Amino acid sequence: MSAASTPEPSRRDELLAIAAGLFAERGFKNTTVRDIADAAGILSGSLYHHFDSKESMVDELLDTFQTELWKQYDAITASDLTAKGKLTAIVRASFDAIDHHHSEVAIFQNDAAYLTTFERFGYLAERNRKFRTLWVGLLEDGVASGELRSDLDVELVYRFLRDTVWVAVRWYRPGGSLTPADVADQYLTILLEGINQ
Amino acid sequence: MSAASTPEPSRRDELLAIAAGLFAERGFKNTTVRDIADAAGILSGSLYHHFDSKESMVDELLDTFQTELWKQYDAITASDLTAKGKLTAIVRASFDAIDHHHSEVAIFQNDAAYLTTFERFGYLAERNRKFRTLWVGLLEDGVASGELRSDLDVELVYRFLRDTVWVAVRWYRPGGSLTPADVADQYLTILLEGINQ
DNA sequence: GTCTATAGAAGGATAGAC
DNA sequence: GTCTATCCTTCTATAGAC
Repeated sequence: MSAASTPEPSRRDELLAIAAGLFAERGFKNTTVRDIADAAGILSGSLYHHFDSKESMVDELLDTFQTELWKQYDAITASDLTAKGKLTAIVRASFDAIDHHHSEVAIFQNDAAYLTTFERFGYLAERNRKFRTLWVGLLEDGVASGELRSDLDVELVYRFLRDTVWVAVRWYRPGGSLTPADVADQYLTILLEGINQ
Repeated sequence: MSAASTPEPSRRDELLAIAAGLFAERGFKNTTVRDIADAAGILSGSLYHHFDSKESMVDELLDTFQTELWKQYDAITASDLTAKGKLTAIVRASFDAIDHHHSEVAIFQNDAAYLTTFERFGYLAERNRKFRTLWVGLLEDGVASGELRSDLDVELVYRFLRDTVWVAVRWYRPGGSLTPADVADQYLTILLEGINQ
């Protein structure tokens, strides 16, 4: 029986975490089932006792992560913050995700475009649409309320913001000197105020 | 004999362009030599009359592109613009590259991390270091001269800037309604002035 | 410059023993 | 839950004819 504070991860969870790290580091296609098995100290065939396929591993990783992330986004959306307040909160939540679910975010950043070409991963495209609707809506609300400047192309600002946040997974390392809050604050300062003196 | 205005591309160049498009679209690892041959209307074995290997194709693409890009960067560096002026010029040159060498930039964005693990592509890491030195130097000069604000982490601004520019290759489509100059101007406005009202 | 034919390696996945 | 053993597919690359 496992301690209440840190429930013992199942073997399945351990294997999934190992796969996540490798997928994030080398990419989905560049990681073989033999790589995963080696890292886990077992043989590749044994993986299939736990998972149907390599695809189902990455599927489970991305789906679980995205479901959790959207719980946070939905809570922020439903809050009574202003548009700018919500934008800020979502940026912070996203950097937290980069910190706490680094592998999943990296996989999403690097391999989503490829995975989306399979029907199985159709939910990724759907979530992207939802994400765009959320961001663009908040940006438009911010412009309408006078919080944000009105002379910029909202669609372009959206892409700028989205990419800027998620691409940070490429250099951010959990456990380093910068906390996700540090990074989020500096990014928000640049985004909101610019780097001009 | 070819017309002087548009020199006829060699068969080799045609094949390289086809490979570039596929690498950019699906990723290097997800593109097979059969895919390239199919797209060119020949059989995969025939590719090896023109190229040593699949790796040498992507190598030639990236090396040629980077050499050309750095000619522009070096010219900007050597100019008598202010630090901020140089930063602006480099951002514009980079968006031009996204426009004119879309495939190469996409390959670099998506596959460089993987390719760098081979000695053959060591020059990619070297160019990255050179790029960092250039950007960080300009940002520091801008702060020193009072053109740029001094309360931000220069290293972090550098990463922000670098990623923001290059990741645009994911959504920017050459020939669309936005010119590279349009995008560069809006990005520079956000970066320099922010989106606050 | 391309085709036929195929070698040789590496990959995902399975069946059944332990 | 893991191992042994192996199948089948896919992939890069080669040799020689046309």
